[in-house]
Amino acid sequence: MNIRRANQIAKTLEQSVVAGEFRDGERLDELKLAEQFHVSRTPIREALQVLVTSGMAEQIPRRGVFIRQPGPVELMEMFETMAELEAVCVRLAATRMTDDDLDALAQANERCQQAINDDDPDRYYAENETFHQIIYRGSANRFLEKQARHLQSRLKAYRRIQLHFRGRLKQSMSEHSDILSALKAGDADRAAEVLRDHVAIQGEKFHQLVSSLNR
Amino acid sequence: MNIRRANQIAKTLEQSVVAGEFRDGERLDELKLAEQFHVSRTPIREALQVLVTSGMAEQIPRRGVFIRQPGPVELMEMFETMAELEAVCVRLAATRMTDDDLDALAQANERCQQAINDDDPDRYYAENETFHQIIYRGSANRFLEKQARHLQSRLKAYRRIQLHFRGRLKQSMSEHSDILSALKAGDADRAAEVLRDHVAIQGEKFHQLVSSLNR
DNA sequence: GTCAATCATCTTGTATACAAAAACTCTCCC
DNA sequence: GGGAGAGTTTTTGTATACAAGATGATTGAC
Repeated sequence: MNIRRANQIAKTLEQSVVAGEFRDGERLDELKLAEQFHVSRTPIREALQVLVTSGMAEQIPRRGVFIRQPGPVELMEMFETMAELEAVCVRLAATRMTDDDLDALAQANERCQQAINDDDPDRYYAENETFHQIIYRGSANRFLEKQARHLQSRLKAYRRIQLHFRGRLKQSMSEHSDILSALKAGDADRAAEVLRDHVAIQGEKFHQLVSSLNR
Repeated sequence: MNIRRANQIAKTLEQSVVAGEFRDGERLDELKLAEQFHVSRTPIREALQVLVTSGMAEQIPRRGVFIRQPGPVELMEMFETMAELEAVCVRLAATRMTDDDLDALAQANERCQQAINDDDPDRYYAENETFHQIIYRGSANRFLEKQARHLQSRLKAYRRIQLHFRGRLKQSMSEHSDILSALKAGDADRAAEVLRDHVAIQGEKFHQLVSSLNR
């Protein structure tokens, strides 16, 4: 329990940031965090370096480390990048996935549908993540897969927002099925196109929400 | 000069890693580095965290931080990812670039050609980087641009290897011109295809080299 | 001679100490 | 009352100290 405390702290902090527990621009007080985690400032500072390097916080010399939550513009950019990354993954996956992979994908899709039937949004989101991760894995490119997973987790909190739009879930499921059938047919281009739009629409829904809130 | 020494150290170390000054698996000795940089272990350890987080090194608890140079497989994966990322950038750029951007791109291409004429490979590589960066920028997606630049710099050392192949430089230039003309014509698909192959071939050349060395 | 166990040494991880810069406060002046 | 400035308090950045795990060496048993 007392090995590499700093790493655990970094993970915990990352989760807190992703979960939106900090406001944009909020300063991370080393002393407070040290007290909170019952450690000295040293492991806290190492954890903060991790946050800064992974882009979740900004460091201003002699001033401190500040949380950097992406604004609407950056979020749109991140969603667009995610959409393109996923499109790349699925295009590669179309020619590289094994039959077992395809089965696993179909099963994940089934579980998504069941979660909707049971009206269990949390489970839906978990299974939805799995569905996409199977596609990343299907690209047979570990590096690409890692990048995709990283961005996926970074956008996790914002992806839930599409929940607020009536009918989106049903449409999302239908897109999943389209992707699956395109993959089964070996139609890389169609799979890529559907998946790209499937992800990009989340960014657009988010945009709609933000601009409706601003009005 | 004595503000945030740790950051400077991190940058220096990153450059050394990218430049291939460390072997794969080499342990980064905190004491030696501390002595080398004339600081205590504290800023060194913060710098090491940065290396670990950005994936250039691996940390094994209670053992130390070890350089992780990508092997042939991972390098191929990185080149493939880079190729796809660039293809995405140029496809977006095809509809988003301004005329000024296109001019800048044409100029960068000119400078590449001149560097070849002058038989100045270093300058060629610098200008080549600029050429690609203008395309990243042209995607009008700062987040994507950042990702692309990051991967570009990570692959920097390995990209030079294509130099060893006779005629590659000339072909590379011709591909640049193709991309440029496709962009001018607004042909996103062709630009994307040419650029993808343009980058992917570097990975393949690297692969050829490695397997020829293994024989 | 080989292997294992114990002991010494080295290295990491964390805590604490201290210097310097930034932020804050209080006073003084207008 | 408002603002400038000196002094105080915080807070960051680095150095040092110390505890505990990992490594290596020496010794002893077989």
